[in-house]
Amino acid sequence: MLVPFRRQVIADDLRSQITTGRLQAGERLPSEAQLAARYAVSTPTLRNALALLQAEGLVEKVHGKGNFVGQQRSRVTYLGGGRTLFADLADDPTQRVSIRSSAVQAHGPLPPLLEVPTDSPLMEYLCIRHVGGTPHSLASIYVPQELAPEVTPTEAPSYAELEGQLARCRRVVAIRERVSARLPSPEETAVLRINRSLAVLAIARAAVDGKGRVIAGVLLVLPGDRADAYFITQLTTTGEQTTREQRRQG
Amino acid sequence: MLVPFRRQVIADDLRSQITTGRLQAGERLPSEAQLAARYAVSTPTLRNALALLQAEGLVEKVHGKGNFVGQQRSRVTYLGGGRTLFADLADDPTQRVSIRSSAVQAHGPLPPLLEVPTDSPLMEYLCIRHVGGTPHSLASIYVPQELAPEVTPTEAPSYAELEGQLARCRRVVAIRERVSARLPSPEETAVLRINRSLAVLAIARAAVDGKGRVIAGVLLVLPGDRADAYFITQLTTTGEQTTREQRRQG
DNA sequence: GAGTGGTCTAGACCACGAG
DNA sequence: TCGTGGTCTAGACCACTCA
Repeated sequence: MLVPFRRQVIADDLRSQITTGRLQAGERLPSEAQLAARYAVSTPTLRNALALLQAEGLVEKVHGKGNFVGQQRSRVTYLGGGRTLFADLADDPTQRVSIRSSAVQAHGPLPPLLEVPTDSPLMEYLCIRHVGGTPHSLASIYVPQELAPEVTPTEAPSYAELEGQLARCRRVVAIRERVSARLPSPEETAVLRINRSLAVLAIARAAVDGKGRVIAGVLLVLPGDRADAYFITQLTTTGEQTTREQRRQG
Repeated sequence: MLVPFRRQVIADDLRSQITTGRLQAGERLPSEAQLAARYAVSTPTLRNALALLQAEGLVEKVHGKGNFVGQQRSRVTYLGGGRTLFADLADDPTQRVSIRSSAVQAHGPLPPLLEVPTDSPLMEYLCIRHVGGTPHSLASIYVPQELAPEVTPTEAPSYAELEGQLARCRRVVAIRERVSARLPSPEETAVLRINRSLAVLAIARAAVDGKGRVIAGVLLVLPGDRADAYFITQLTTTGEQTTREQRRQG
């Protein structure tokens, strides 16, 4: 960074105004044209500066309305290795999970995740988590139809009912989770109403039963400005093999 | 996505050329000016298209040389919950880890991670993992000086020596890891030679001893196009409390 | 319809890499 | 020196929101 990029200078200035409280949470920023004039830069440069802040969750852009200081979103923590996807759901009455179910065929990342052949029949449950009325994160649950025929209702269940059905149909003895960082797909930007420059945490999660079969797979998408994942591992040594125990946070 | 953005159309076309093999791995793309002329768009629009592909790891930009088809970087898997940071280091002779040590004071995310007061003295070990001669990922190891006085050599140790010193000085019984997705800082883009639009996986890792003290903290930065994190959890139920065992991948 | 952000243009100038 | 990518300009046009 030999050159002090204008967008960085502008972003630093606006960031300090936000963190020091001179710009209150939820407050609307001046229009991009006004800000561009104030900093004596072109609109693309100012927009690049705002994109930096938006990627940090400090600024939220609303098409046709303006730029707003981020609502200091309470970060939601996804607890890894658990039996449930939304461990903290019951704590907050403003949260709800909408579900849309459909029959699909295994494609893309699903065959290796579920260890099923390509195009094998699956039930898909597209879960959208809402916090305070706005979309928060996505979870696509996939269940092989031959492994869980009882989890194929014609009516979409509530999320709690779906969790119960999944828990009953077979015993989960292991969870495998692959975590990666990427930018959202255009569909994810539309559904989650996030900017394409906001990194997301993508978690591919497989629940394994006692026979080593994957009985359910989940593709989680957590926007990086409002969620992270937490893993706790208890270590114990038993000879050559390393065994780990993990205890739920108190 | 009502409008088929030109950058998306261009990115889709180039992506298909890469995935179908018409553009070979490592091959140099035509210059941005040539590509802009071919697709009849302006240079910023073409660069936006390339940025999409770069964020997917399909294209690598080299200042002054050109754009190249991604070397199909073998994704490195960070194994969560382990005693070592680089579990797969010994497998690949082209990999090495450079270390630069210095004494610092706890700041930023370090006090809550290490559970120490702000400005308390720490030893910092800035580890840069190289694969095939190019930077791959970052790991900043922090050790409270009063908890590990023996880990303060004047000479920077090798990474293996550092691991050994950390393992000897106190017994680690638990690992806590917080995983988040974000865009890289300007410093990280410079050190890792990545584009600012490439999402990174940021892992804050704390190693806890038998008395609940954090004896070492690590801030990991893994570029999203070449690394992800993997967690395996074995589940066993013991009454009300949920206990999990985790076993190393075979 | 007025104001806003979203996308794109057709250049300019600078920094980097190789000959 | 030359070609390359990196940054930025000063607009244009469209889509969205709200009065």
